[in-house]
Amino acid sequence: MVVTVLSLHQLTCFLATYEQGSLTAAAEELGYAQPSVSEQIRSLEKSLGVQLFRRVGRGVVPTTVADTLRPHAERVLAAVEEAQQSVQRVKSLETGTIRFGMFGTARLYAGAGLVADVLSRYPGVRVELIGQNSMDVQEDLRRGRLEAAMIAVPSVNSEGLEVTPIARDELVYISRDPARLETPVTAHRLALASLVMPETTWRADDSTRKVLRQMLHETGRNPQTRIEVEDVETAVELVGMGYADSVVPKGAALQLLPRLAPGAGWASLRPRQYDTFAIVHRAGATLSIAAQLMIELATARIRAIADPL
Amino acid sequence: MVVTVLSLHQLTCFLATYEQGSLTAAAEELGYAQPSVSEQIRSLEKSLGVQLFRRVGRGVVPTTVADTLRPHAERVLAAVEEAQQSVQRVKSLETGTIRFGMFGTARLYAGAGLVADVLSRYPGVRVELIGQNSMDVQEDLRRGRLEAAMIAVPSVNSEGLEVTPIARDELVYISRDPARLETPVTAHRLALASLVMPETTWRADDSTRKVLRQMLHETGRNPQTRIEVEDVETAVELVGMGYADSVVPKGAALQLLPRLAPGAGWASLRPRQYDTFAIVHRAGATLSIAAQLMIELATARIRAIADPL
DNA sequence: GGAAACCACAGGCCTCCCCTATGGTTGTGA
DNA sequence: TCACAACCATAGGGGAGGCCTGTGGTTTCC
Repeated sequence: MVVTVLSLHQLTCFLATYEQGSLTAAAEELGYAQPSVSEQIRSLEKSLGVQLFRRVGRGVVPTTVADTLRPHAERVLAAVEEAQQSVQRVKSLETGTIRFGMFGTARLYAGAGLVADVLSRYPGVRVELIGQNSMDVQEDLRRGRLEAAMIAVPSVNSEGLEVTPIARDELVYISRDPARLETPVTAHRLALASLVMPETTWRADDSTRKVLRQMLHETGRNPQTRIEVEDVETAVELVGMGYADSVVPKGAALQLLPRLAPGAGWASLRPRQYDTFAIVHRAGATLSIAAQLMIELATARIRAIADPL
Repeated sequence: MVVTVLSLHQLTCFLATYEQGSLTAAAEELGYAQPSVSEQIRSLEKSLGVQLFRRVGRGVVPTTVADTLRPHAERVLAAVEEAQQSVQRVKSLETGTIRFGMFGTARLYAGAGLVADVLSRYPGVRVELIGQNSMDVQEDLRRGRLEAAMIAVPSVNSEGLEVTPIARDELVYISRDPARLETPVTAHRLALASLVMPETTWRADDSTRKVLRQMLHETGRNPQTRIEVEDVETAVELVGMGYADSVVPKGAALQLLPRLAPGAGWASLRPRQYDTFAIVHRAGATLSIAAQLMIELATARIRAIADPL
């Protein structure tokens, strides 16, 4: 990398001197003493190896080299000013990118509204909602690629992360057969059911599955899935077509059943089970204004749908 | 003027860190110790009021603010680089402006050749030959608008200026009447002559006139002019038309007579009189390379025409 | 000729820069 | 699981540079 031999300070003094035609006037404009500006100009001349001003009795006169340097100096200072302003604009959320982590299901029924909330307040920003699954969101948080996220709690390995639960969402059994929905679904019935479950790739870490495994494990049974798919919409559609039943967060059920499985309904589990949503970020991190905003808005959105904690 | 809160050093460290993804690697690239870069980044973050990097266990990860800042930082450093290079190009005479003072008559028969000399060696430069008359060239020198000049000596008020005579040019009497050219022209004959003289505006300071006044003063006479014009060419043309005679530097006579006054000729004065050409610049000034070049070339040109000193 | 304006220089204080040394944390591999 | 390696933060010190006040020299103007 090229070594920088001049400083912004020197350029500032140079421009002020050029415009004022006097070191004293330049110093006054900049709020310095005259020898300070004099020294800056001298050091600039020395480092460039050229004379920039001819010292005449009254004031100083720029040389042709100074004429050449001037527009470049102005460009440099303008670029610096531009850089500072761009950062300040990002800081005040006039512009810039807001990145927030959110796992699949939550994004499903809060994502669009959340983005709308942000954009209605700060029309200039870019918004990125990152993450298909709780696990890779956690990974992004740990790696520093994400500052904060909303995540499903049972699957959180909280090591090094600060987790703040904000709401819980009941897990409900969905089916097209009304008979299976008349009473709450026990672990026994669940173990016998023919299930379609989403999040195949993350089956080991998916929080809903973890809850179910725990529930069945207490009765000595193993969970069964007849069909494995990736996204909740497909699972719900299959329920609507009668190929299997499923267990999904109640918020997802309420939103998706009318649209994708009009003939199906839902019932609670017995005992009731919950996914817990939490805000997660690196332990000890000081959150940016943007992250605080996203946390506030996402919390409000989720609490409007799920049960606040 | 807006106060600059950031430094080029900080931006350099920022960019290196951004690209390397590591403070240690950035320090190595820049040739600093790791804490130095760490401090620069921290101070930059503090002065901007934003976090630029998230410190994760291994390395650092840029925030979205850093993403925003990066292109601006690159632009600033590129502009600095550009500024430095432009100055160096001027310094090496690849480009830039060379300004040199030269009074009317000398420029008349050395100007074009001098410009050609410069451009053949340094095709990229701009050349400015400044000055109609010795007096305003001196004024420009004193005011610092000119670094150096070639000037006619008798009219030099050398106060504060350093004068180096390099050649002298005889003043000759020109006329269309061959009879007046048979013998050298004495002060007596000069006093009686009907003269056309150039440099009307500068009549009090024109060096040729000063020489003539001195010559006539010694014989108790005053110079007479029948016609006053501004430029030598007009004077010579009038001589060619027979309206008057004139006194001009021999170099000018040799160049202009064939073209503007084919029927006219010249004769020496008695005693012979001379304009002396000298290089002039501010006393104690250190001359730039460009000025040294111009002095060298102008001296060579003038000495080829006038008598070297 | 004197006053005013302006730049250069000197000396001192203080900040900032950069270093080395060291400790804490994270990630990795045996 | 434990030790090692990588990396960043902190502390303390030396040196350079920035900015100040005070002063002298030169030019300009009245």
